[in-house]
Amino acid sequence: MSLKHAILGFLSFAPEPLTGYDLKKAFDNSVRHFWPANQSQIYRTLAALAEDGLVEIDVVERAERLDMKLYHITENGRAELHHWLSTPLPPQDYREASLIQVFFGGNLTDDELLNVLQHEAQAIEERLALYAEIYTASLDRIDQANNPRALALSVFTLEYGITSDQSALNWLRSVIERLQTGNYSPANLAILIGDNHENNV
Amino acid sequence: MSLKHAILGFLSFAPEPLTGYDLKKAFDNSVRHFWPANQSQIYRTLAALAEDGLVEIDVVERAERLDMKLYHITENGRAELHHWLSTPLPPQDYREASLIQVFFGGNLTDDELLNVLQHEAQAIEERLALYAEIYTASLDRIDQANNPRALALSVFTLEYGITSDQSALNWLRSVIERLQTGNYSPANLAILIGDNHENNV
DNA sequence: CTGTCCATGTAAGGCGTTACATGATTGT
DNA sequence: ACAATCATGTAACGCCTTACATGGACAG
Repeated sequence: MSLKHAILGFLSFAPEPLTGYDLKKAFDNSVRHFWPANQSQIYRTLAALAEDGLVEIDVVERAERLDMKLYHITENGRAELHHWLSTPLPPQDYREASLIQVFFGGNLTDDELLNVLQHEAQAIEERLALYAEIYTASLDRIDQANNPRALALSVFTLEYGITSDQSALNWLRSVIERLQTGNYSPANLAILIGDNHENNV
Repeated sequence: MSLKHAILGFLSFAPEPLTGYDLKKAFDNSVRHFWPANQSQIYRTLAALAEDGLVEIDVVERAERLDMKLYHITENGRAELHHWLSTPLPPQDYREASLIQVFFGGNLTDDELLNVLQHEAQAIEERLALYAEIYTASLDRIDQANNPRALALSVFTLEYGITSDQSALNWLRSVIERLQTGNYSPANLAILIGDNHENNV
């Protein structure tokens, strides 16, 4: 389970023990673009990790309020994390609901389909602008980092988001253009992927 | 719920009513790369669609065996499908577990991380080779199709898979190279995305 | 004095997976 | 004779989401 290991990952780098609340912020500030996690899920997963002995809890009692729980990773937790990080994952399933709309687009007029695609393109453009901003800001911080390799690796995942969004956007624009010109011939279909499949095998 | 609408989509194009079994094959042969569905799920969703009046069932009784059920889409079902297809979707969550491995790669040696990344790259190369094969075969069939637009739209989704895999592969190769050279400087980080964020906004 | 932040959780439901179970027909 | 295909489903579990619920501290 990936969420477990992402939590262990954060705890492995944290100089101080973290609360569930801290972890929620850590997710939102760094890995949300490829692994969103919500609050309930984090608390339940922390409980499961504690039960497995992969994290330990220091309870801070607070009068009149719920106890505050500080989590730190154990040696077993580090071993489990290391094993998971260094083991290739089985193939994952991808789900991309907007492609269902394209696939069954025969039920729509050109205008209806174009409308959906243009909204999709706009959403990606906005996300891309945001990523680009975060990315340039991150580049500045790499110079002064005390562990440039670890920081660079985290920035790499943002690059992944940027390049995959760019590729999705190029694809969308080419679909939009082909719908507008009404040219669905095989020659035109082959344009986008460059007709160079062999180069990638 | 996307699965509901994918099923309605298949039924909307089918000249004859389909069984749950037929639908399972339809998924596996065409949309599995962006919306996999398993058998149990399809049967449960068909029951839910029937309860909502979006599909109707003809029961074929067969001695000694379970009844065979033939599903067809209703007018309400077509209306619901049309509405869903023509409405932009809210932003979807992406989950890409392998990026967790990169993000927390500070816990691994170069060799360990490279091993994981190379496995990942190989899996994508294999998938890409398969997609390319299916894609070229599809191009041949577009000429003779009686509805070239609808067929082209379905092929577009395969293009999406190909271009996004190509982009993921390029990214992986660049990460591998930067790990091997040990050069994580901002200048090198900016190479992959071409440093032209503004062009995409 | 209102809202946001800190910090915790529970409950219920939806979607998806895996495993189990049945039994005729068709192909090798 | 055996396996694959056709065709149906149930059971149980796992992960994630949404909504609900509490309550102090602090800032505007």
